[in-house]
Amino acid sequence: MGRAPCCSKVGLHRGPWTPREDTLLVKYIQAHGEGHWRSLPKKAGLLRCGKSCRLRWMNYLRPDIKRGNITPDEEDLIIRLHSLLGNRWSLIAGRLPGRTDNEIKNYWNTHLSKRLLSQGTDPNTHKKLPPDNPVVVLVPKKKRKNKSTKPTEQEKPKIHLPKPIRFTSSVCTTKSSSQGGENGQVLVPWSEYISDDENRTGFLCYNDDHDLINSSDFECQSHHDHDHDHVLGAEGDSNDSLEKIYEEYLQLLKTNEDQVQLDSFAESLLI
DNA sequence: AATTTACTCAACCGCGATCTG
DNA sequence: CCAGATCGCGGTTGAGTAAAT
Repeated sequence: MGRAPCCSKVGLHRGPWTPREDTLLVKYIQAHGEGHWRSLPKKAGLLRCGKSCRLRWMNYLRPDIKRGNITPDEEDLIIRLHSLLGNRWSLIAGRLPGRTDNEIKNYWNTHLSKRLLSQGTDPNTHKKLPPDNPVVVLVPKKKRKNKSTKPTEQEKPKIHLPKPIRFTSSVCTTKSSSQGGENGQVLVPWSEYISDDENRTGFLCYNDDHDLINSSDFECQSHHDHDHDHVLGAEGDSNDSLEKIYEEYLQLLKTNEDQVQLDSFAESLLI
């Protein structure tokens, strides 16, 4: 007996999102907030699966998404957090303000794992590979059929961790004083999408084709509405902050060695 | 210039966890 | 407690694009 699909897929749109769909989704969330993804598409007038809406919001439309290139400091932190946490992308993303788990996962698979391999380091274990026996582990492309038979499953018992807190950086300002983007880009104030109760001042940036574009020209700062934001400051001092995060984790791991204690380490991520 | 190959990343899929009645 | 609904995560795919031939 197979599990029923999350929604009827008859007549639903798939593939890349259009600007109109983005606008509908953002406006709906502006009015009603996140959540209730299953019923959201219908209420928002979208012919999309709820999962698709959630993914689009989480990975692309959220106001706190940082869309610039991953900095060397962020790369370094990703590598080090991966060595501690493994493929727990959402946990790793939770400590990189403005970055999504999908983005980090993609970046790892396309850049970082290859770089580690080229440096003679196993990207899975972060241990040095024997020089005379190089292992070629280039992102296996086989389909998952039966999870329980995965060899790594036995090596690494699954731990169910509390959800990480995402840093919000919803106070965004452009580097230029103008609201107009360059090269025909259009900056749409968040206030057109998001209610002002959070005092957002950022922009969505569209190009001539009404596609959202990378906003590497944006400076996004942590929003001071959470108790945890002291851990990370603005992006400007990201080097120190990222280093601080890693050191905190390292300290926790030094005092916690077995599995149960790893759980408390994970709990600490919620602080 | 045309074709092939390699790469990137947004989006999808399936599953386990959690929630709810 | 149970079963179904929903959520969230990690693995994977494939369309679009760049680089190589």
